[in-house]
Amino acid sequence: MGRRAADIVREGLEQLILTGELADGAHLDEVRLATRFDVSRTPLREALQALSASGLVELIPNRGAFVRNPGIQEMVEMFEVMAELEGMCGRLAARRVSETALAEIDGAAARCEDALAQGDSDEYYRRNERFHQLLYAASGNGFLAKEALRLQKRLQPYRRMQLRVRGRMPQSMAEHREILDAIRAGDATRAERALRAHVAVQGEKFNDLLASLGPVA
Amino acid sequence: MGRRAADIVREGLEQLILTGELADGAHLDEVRLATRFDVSRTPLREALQALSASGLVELIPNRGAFVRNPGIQEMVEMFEVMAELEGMCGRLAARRVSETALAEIDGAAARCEDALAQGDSDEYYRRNERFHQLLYAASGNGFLAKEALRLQKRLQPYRRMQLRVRGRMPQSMAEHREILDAIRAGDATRAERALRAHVAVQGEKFNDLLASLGPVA
DNA sequence: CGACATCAAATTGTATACAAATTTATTGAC
DNA sequence: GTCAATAAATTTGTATACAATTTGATGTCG
Repeated sequence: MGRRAADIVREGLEQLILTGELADGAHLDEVRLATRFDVSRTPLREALQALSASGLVELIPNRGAFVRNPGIQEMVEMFEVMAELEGMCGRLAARRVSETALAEIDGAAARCEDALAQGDSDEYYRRNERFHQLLYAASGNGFLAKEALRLQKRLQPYRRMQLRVRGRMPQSMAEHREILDAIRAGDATRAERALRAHVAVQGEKFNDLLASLGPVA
Repeated sequence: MGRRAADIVREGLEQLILTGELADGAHLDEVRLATRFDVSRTPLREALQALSASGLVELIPNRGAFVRNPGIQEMVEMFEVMAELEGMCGRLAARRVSETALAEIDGAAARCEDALAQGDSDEYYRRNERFHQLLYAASGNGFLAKEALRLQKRLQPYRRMQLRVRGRMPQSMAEHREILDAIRAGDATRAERALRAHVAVQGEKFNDLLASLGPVA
């Protein structure tokens, strides 16, 4: 995958930000971080620019890079947008999905069930992710698929927490079945509504989640 | 705005790609472009990374940058997504817009009318852009607003052509009034539908437009 | 003749050196 | 003591030099 120094640094910085070791608003000193990751400033700057594009860092000309860790407010906003995009994917997929793609999605859902049966939440998370990605592709809109994928990646760390909530995993699975049913039936409206709700619930319940976990890790 | 060499180069490359001087799929040689823009490879690479983030070039590790100019297919897909996002903005704005923001939007629409009355399509384009941006902000979802703005910028060159189509400008203005009415009335459904249609028509009519203009400039 | 290994040229990735800008410290006046 | 102006120091932006990877050619063997 990413054997370039810049990519390794990017992933490392991502971790440092998401774990809170680099607090929101913190100034990112290039030389300090470069020595920390044992690389020169060149790949480090490249990593900062990539993070700026993905929104985790704000880049101010001639002043440097600052951590921009979304608060609850922005996180809810992102889930709201994600719900809309995924709903759109469902709507389009219900109309356009091919027989073979539907079979693939069905298979992905089945693999989610397996993970659920085994109570393996990490594995469920990965297969759930795959399930959604297949839906993006099934929309038949390549640009939409890419945008949805981008947002999914961006929300990844927060989404992951969700499954730890009591009873969320079985509920998620039930929603998957409903989504799959709607698409198989070609019911665009139902598919859109089901997917939108499936995603939106994560944003809406986020406050509860945070309260039950204490301060963000 | 962008006094940094990297920004200047980015804008320059953007132009070269959109005008077709750098054809789709073309390999972008770093040293050649650097000498052309009379800068070193460092800011040039920075520009390439920025363009990669915005989607105009594809960056393949250890192989270089390649022009990725969207064909009609992808352009229609982008308009489809834009229509969804703007529709969402309208839906939310109808519910959440403040009195002062509504007044601002009203003012922007009025300035569009002025430009229309004077038949100044360039000015209309700019004021129309502003009108839409105010709608994004009025959604009350800052993340959505940023995403919509990003896509708007990305579609800018293609959108600009639209207004040259016969009769498009007055029709656009009429749609603005309908949108504004719906939001003022707090009718979320109508606002969403109006905005979605307003944007979607541009994507749908794109084939006609291209046919009437000949090959992409 | 074609497949494959090997080496040279070209191109990308990274490190370091230098220039420009910003921030901080210092000095002097009021 | 506060503020303004200025100079030193820190930090970002750019240029150049070097390393590593890829590409294409050449030659050898089957």
